[in-house]
Amino acid sequence: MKELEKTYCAEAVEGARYDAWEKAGAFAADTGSPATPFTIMMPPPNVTGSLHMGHALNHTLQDILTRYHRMKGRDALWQPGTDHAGIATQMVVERQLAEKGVTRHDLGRDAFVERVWEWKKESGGTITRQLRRLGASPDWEKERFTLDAGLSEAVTKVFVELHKAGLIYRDKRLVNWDCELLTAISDLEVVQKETKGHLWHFRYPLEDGSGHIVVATTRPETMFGDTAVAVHPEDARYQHLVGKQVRLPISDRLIPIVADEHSDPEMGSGAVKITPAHDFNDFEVGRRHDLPLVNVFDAKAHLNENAPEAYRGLDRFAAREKVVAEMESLDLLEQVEDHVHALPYGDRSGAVIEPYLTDQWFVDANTLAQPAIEAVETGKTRFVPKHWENTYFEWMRNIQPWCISRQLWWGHRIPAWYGPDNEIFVAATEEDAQAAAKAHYGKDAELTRDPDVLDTWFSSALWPFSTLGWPEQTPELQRYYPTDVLVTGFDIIFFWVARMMMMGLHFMGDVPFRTVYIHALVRDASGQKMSKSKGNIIDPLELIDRYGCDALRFTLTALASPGRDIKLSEGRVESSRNFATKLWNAARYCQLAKCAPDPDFNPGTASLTVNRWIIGHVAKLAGDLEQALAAYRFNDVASVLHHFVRGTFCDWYLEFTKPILSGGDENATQETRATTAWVLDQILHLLHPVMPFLTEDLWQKTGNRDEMLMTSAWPSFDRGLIDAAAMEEMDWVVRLITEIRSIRSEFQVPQKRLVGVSLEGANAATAKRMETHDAIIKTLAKLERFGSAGDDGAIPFVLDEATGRLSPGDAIDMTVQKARLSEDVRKLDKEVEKIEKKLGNRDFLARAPEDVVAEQRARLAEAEATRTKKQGWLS
RNA sequence: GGGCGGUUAGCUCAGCGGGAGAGCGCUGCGUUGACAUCGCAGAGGUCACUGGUUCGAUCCCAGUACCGCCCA
Repeated sequence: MKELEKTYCAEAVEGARYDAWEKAGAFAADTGSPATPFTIMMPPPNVTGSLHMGHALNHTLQDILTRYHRMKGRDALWQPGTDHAGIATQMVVERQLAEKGVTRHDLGRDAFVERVWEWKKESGGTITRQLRRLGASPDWEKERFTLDAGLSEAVTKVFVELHKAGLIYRDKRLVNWDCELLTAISDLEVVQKETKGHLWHFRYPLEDGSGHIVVATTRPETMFGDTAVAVHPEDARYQHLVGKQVRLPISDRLIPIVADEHSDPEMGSGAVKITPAHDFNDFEVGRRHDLPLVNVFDAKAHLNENAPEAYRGLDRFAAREKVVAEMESLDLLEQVEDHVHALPYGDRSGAVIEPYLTDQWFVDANTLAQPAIEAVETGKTRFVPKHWENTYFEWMRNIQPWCISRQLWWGHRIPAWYGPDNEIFVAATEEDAQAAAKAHYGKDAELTRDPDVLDTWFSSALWPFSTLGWPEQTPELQRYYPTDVLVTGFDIIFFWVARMMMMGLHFMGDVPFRTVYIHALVRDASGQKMSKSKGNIIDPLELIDRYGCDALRFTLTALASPGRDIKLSEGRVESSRNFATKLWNAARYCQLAKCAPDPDFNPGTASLTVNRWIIGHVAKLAGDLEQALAAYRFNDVASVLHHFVRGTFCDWYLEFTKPILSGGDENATQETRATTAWVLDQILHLLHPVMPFLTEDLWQKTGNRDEMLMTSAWPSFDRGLIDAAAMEEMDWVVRLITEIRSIRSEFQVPQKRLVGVSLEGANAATAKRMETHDAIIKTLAKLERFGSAGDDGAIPFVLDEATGRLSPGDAIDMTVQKARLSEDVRKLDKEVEKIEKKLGNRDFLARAPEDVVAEQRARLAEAEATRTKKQGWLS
């Protein structure tokens, strides 16, 4: 066995280890396996995207779960893949074209789509390569893409079937229209932003010449589409006007004054113009009062033929200025107020979104939502942390029709054809559509396919079953659906989780996943959301380059506590790297100390207390770890591992055993070597899901292994290995050593100087411990003498029933001595007082559980005894 | 306006009915063998505020303040 280098070099290890795993097929699920499956669907990243910190967190957590369950013997399938990200990807390619002064329309649809495929070919591997650098272990052989043939077939089938069931329909409604991208988008793709604007108060003259009514508006340019003025039915100021007509300025049309609760008497003048074709609320008002819809914009939000001649072709913002100017010149502008209001922006383009009246395809989300709501209510799917269920319910119970058509070219083309009279034929193929048309018209008809594509989330919604082969009844589909857990961020509960629930229940008859684990957002060190514009992006790959993949993974795991966002700082990653180095050096020490794995070693038969102690701690660690994993408490996962490795193993056990290994007792040495190597092996197993590279590397380098750590079995431990007596005994040793070290430090005894310590008044058990651990205590506390003979001039201390005395081999600083003891006595006084008060309370004695009372009595007795001793030394 | 989350050591955060914890930072001491990417010791906290429940509240409940997010 080659000697380990001085530090762990992540860079030299990661690539090779990953390749070895992948080459060995270690990531692959086994459909024929008798083992119970464990399935996770990877949330498909954008195919042309690149890894950001959110991905790093998300995939680290999934990988931990996958590696853990794989080692536990489950047939683990982590299903990877990417999505085509319609708008985002199309925008990237259009931007590339724009640099050459070309538009997609210059190219034409087929050539453009070809270009996007080329771009996908070029950049499509980026993110999956980056996921490999993160150590992710999905079954890459099964990688899918939302535009793959099989998945596209699933999309078509779902569309056709939902249409047949009346759950997808074509409708003319107001949609959110992105006038830069020239496509409809869904409610979810709109972000509301507080924006400074104005409230213009216009006078609309009454038709009968009896005056005017003042309407307040933030959008003067839509006035050409006004078809009413609304006032609140109970607004006394306006009741006499309801039913009258006003003459719409500039357009010179007559429109009615209607009473509608939508009008807010507090807002502006209390009267509001109604433009049903350009505002969602007005649309509803228009419906209630049977008002006409007058659309005054074209697709680019330029004024159309419904506007007066002078305005046609003007951009909406230019038109606004012109309207205001004209109203002013007509002396119809009453006042202008500054006004802050929420404006809708497209999340991709950043353009102000226009409510726009168009024909689009919609999913009847309300109907599909009902079983999806029920599934969470009844616990068929549970959210972790649970409070996210509220978010889910809230949205699902108020769900709106889902607009799924997009005026894009990159995506799944809608399987709908139109006859010459605009009759719609929805079918899986053109042939089927033709056949349907023939049946309808009684003869062949010329059909035109709908030019639009589907929302990317429509195909993502099918991901949990389309990736497994649906609509084919594949073995994978039968075996891995429903999946065990979905790991994702709260920002896509609506976009994705909810929609998978709807589609999964509808088409598979069961929920797509049993558990949804929602993790936090990764922010920068000061809590700011990372964004390109702020320039505060931390690149996970840079951190991996600098500190190693495992350090990043460990950091993210340690910070992933439920219900709180993650503020990531580089210092935290550095300290994780240090932790990796620490373990590396511990392993290096084990190697130098000839602690090689012994296949015959049985932890149950270890005889030395110190070995039984560490073995018990390993068993306890494994239990705590599994509990944390089962509860998705990733921060606890990191914390129990860290505490054991650094605290228990490195700081204590490896130090305890040094005197044994250098002592002459052959049996003790042999058992201790075997125990040490065994503990290290257990650490490597237990830590592997979080730090796969380091642990695999150490595994390979510290023994002659016949299998990879990654595919080896997760250890299980008999609870009987936890030896309470050994725990208590070693705890005593730890407390003794700590006390002595503390005194040495306070009295500034030089570290090299060996001192003497005696323990008087020790009971039989303590005396035995003193004897058993004599060498350990002498070494770790740097003692030359350790016994029961007292020394009156020495520094006293208390350890349980015994009195210790430390002879520093030098004059004792009585100032320190006095300060130390009186501080202790002061603290003990407070302690005694507190407990006495508690025990003096009759209600406490009557109502508190017996063991609590007993514990308080014991604490009081001990505090009093210690205080008496220290008080005595003071005087 | 409605909902959710947060407020604990200088910083970042655990804990969540009976003795306040970790990491980083800070202070002191310490390098000839696993590790200075380190060790040992230490300082540092009316657990936001006000009430309530309870024998007992950092923890449960209600309200207040401030911060953050989501939905109107």
